[in-house]
Amino acid sequence: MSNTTFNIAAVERDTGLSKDVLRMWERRYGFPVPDRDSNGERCYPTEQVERLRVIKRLMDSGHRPGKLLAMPPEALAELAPRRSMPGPQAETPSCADELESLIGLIKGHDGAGYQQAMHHRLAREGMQRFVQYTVAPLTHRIGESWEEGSIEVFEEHLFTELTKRLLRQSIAALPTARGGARILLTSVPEEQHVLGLLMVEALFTLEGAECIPLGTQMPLFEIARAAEAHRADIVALSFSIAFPSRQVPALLQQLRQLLPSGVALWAGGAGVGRCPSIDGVRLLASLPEAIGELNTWKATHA
Amino acid sequence: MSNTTFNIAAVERDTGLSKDVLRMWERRYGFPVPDRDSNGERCYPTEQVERLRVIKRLMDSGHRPGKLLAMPPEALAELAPRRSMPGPQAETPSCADELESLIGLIKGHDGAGYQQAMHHRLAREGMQRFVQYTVAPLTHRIGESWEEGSIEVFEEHLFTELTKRLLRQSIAALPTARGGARILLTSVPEEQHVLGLLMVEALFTLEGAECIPLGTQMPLFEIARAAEAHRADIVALSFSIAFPSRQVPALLQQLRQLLPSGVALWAGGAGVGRCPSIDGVRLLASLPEAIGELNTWKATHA
DNA sequence: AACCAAATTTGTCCTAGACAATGTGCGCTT
DNA sequence: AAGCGCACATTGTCTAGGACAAATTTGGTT
Repeated sequence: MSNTTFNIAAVERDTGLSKDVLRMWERRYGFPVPDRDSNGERCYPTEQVERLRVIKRLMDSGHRPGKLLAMPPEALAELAPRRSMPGPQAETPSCADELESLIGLIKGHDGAGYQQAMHHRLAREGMQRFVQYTVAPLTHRIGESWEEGSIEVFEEHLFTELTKRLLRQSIAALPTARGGARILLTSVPEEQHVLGLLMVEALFTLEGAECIPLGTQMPLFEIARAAEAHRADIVALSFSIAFPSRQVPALLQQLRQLLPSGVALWAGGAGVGRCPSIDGVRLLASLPEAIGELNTWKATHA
Repeated sequence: MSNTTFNIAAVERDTGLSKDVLRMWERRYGFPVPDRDSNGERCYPTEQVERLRVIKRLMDSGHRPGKLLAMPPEALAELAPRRSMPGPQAETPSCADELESLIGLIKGHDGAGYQQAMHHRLAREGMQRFVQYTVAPLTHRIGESWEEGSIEVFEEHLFTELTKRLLRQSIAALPTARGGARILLTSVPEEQHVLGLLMVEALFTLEGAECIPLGTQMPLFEIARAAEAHRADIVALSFSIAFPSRQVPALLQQLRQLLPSGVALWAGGAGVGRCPSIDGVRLLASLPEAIGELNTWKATHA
């Protein structure tokens, strides 16, 4: 009993592997090979779904599918905790040990402790430094931990949820200026990471801009209509490192054409790192650069 | 120039219509019929994507695809604003006019005004009544407006974003009890609506429970692991009205089997309205019912 | 008017082939 | 030995059309 099986849609949902990929792997590599129901449709047993999840995770850490799918299940487990190299960490202005202790709170599932520690840091550093020297490096480290496989999905969710709260709360506490640049903040469909948007929103608001936060995943058409309705001066998009980078240029180009030419289009986040420059689109590789760009804008529109 | 076209993946992203559906419609109804690139792949021109968006929207309001796809584009426009019936609105304890004025602020793109008005109401009504008599009916009305077609996507996004902020902010201000029920709050993959979760989180926290908010879209396995790691007493899931209701029973059954039997599983939201009852799963149709269930739990575990 | 059965509508799944984009590795040149 | 380019291997996504079950509408009967 309790012999649950998953249909192909459920497996797609739970693993993030598309139906096409699941069928292709079955054809090419001989795994997964699900049972079939009376109607000939695939019924994946729990073990196979679990193994697929491990494989997906290792792929996200850079392993090739071909190798992973040829491996016996036991060998996968050994690969799992690809240990963290010391690596370059001098770039994070906040002491790395302090970041690690924050991450430790998350991994210890101590949400209350994490919130308290973050509030403390915010009070100590002030908003701008807090965002740049605590939240941004911390988010980066969480991403690394994810790649290393040293953090669970639900731990990452807890981190994201609590950090979102903190940032939104802090933004709400800021005085809202009128008359500054009107900046529409959002992301394209498929891009659901919101932390980057909240970070720039905090910094832009500090600089006296009027931010219009529309959350994530706006269809391109809607972004254009929203820009018009809100009389935005600037549309700022965020792309996380997880976003398929080859799609970025096409998306930006399309949106640029949908937007009135008087509206500036800025794109930032780790996802635009290796993106060719596009006419009429400002690519912002870092938070300081974003602040700089806003100041340039203010100077030209004074 | 500016002759943008969308490949099938981009159309799926922007319209929410699956690739399978797009191809099937082309075969069956003769629309959309995209151009083809040199590789034989579909290139949808902007007009067709726009028409598809209108169609999708009308479908969400209850129209049948077959009729819509047979219609000329002009006829679609006439259908668009299916006017709001007076209907049953006595159930909303807050005066309907007041709700409409809040919605008016959103439709007027006055984010600041909306936030101010909501803060005012929160202060006047207190948290519990605010959630039950303002936020819940307001969310419901926004959903209706969406169906009527009287609200834009980006307006709905603005509403959601600002309301999320307000709720999170208010929850953070509540005293966090220790020793109450430990309730893990999340939603399944594909379900990204978070307002319902925030509403119950507010109410549960008021009742002295310790909530663990994990955001939305947790794979079922991860929910089970998170429940264990956080030693949760209760896992509470939210299903919005937009969630495909036929999938709900299977999902709940699967999750029930993955969870330890000592952990209670509650599911709420408009999405569980017409769901058959499942062994070991409590279906909560309304916010008051959720509070009642929590009190029952407290009584049995005292 | 209410109810059940038949017919239609509609989405999702199936197989299997093709190709482009990306990554890998080899050999050549400097 | 290091850098560059080309060929090859890998991998995901697209294509086509067929099949079927679930949901909904239609029509007939009580």
